[in-house]
Amino acid sequence: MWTDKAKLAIVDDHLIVLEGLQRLLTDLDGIEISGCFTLGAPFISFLKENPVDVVLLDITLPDANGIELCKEIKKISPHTHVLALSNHSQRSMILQMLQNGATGYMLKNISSEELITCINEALQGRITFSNAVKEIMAQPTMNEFNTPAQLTKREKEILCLISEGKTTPVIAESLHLSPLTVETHRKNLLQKFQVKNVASLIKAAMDQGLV
Amino acid sequence: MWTDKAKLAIVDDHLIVLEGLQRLLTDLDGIEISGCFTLGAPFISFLKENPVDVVLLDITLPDANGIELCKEIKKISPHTHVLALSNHSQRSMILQMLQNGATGYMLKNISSEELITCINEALQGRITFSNAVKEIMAQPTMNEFNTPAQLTKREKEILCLISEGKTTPVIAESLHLSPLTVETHRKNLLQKFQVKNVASLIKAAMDQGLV
DNA sequence: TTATAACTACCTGTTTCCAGGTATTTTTCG
DNA sequence: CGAAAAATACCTGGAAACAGGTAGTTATAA
Repeated sequence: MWTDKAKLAIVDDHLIVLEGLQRLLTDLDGIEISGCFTLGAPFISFLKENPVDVVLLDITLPDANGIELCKEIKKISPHTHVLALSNHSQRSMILQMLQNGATGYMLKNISSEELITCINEALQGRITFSNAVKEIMAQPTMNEFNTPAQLTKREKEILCLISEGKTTPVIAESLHLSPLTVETHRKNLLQKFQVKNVASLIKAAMDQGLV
Repeated sequence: MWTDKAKLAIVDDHLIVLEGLQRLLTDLDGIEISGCFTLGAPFISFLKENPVDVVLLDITLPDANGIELCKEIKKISPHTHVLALSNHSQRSMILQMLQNGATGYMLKNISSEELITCINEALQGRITFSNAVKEIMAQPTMNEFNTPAQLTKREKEILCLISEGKTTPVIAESLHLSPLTVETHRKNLLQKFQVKNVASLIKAAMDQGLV
C-alpha cells in the first residue's frame, strides 16, 4: 500500500525509550512508525525486506556496535537516513558515526521539538544535530584529536593489558615478546595519544571507548 | 481529594524516558502519576508540599548526584519509596543506593512487566530489583569491591590531577605541598582501590565514575 | 613488485613510581 | 572535650616507566 508518509524505524534496547519515542512521534503528519526493534540483527532483517526512510539508532546495543551497524545499514539500503541516538557525548564518537554514513546525531536528553526537527531535516538529507550536540561540535577541538587515535591490533592488545595493571615484563611474557618490543609499542601508544604517561593514556583511551 | 491510588513521581532528565514511562504506567489500577520532573531540585520542592508514595529516580541528573538526592528524599519524606532507574550496572553503585535508603534498583532495559512488578513490590516496602540487576547481585563479588572506594577530598583532588597526566612533583607544586605528601596520598589511593599502579588506578576510578 | 606500514628488537640514561615503613599536626565529629 | 580521621611530611631502595634514538624482518596493499 502506498502512502505519502515517511517510514520511520526505531532501534533501541531500552523498552522505555522505545515507548517514549512512539508516544512522541505518533499522530504526526508526514511520519509513520513502521517498526521498532530492541536489537540490531532483527532490524537488519527487516531492512532487507522493507523500505525505511529514516532510522533512529541507539548506538549502544547489546548485540552490535553502533558504528558497524550504521555501516551495514548504509550498505544494505543507502537511501535510508541514519539518525544516531545516544548518551555518548564524545566528539570522537559523533565524528565516527558521521564518517560511517550517519545523517545526524542526537543525545537522549533531546526535547520533542528538537527531535521532530531533526527527523525532518534528516528526511531531506541534511546533516542534523540536537542542540547539545551542536554545542559539542562548535568547540573547535578543545583539547582532543578530531581524528581519534588509530591503533594497530598489537597496540590495542597491549593497551588493554596495560589498563589491567600489567607491567612491561609481564605483558612481554604473556605475549611471548621481548620486553624491549613492548616498550616500543608503549612509546608509540603514548605518541599516538599525545600524552606522556600511562595515567593520561588510560584516561584518553577510556574517553574514546577503546578500553 | 482523596484517592486510593498510589502516588508515583518520576524524575529523569531525558524527556524520551519520561514519556515512555508515562505511556507504560498510565491506565494502571492502583497507580497514579502525580508528577514528572527533569531535574532534582524541582522534585524536592514538590515533595515538600505533596505526598509521594514511590518515586522512579534516574540517578544521573545534570543538577544532582543520585546518591545525595536519594538521601535527601528519605530525609524529607521517609515513607516515600525510592526506586532507582539507571544505566549503571556497577555493583558498587547499586549497593550505595541501597545504603542510602533506596527500596530498589532497575536498569533502563527493563520490560514493562518487570517495571510494574517492581513498583508494586516497592509500594509494599520490599526491596526489589529488575532481572538484570538480580543477576548482577547474585554474582558474589566477582572481582569488584562490595564497598566502593571511599575517598577523601584531597585524594579525589589528587586522583583527578593524576588522571590529567600530572606527575608527583607537578602535583605537589600546584597544590603547594611537599612531593612526599603527594606520594603518601598516591599510596593511599592505590591501597583503597586495591591496585598496584596508575594504569589500573585510573581504570578503576573511571569505572566507578570518579574521574 | 615495490613501497609502506606494522611488528619486532636493541641501547643508554633519567625520571617517576611504588613498597615498606614512621610520625606530627590539624580537622571533624560524637 | 576526646577520639578518630585526615592531612601533612619524611626516609630508603628497587622496579618500572619514559625519552631519545637505531634497525632488521614480516605483512599488505597500491
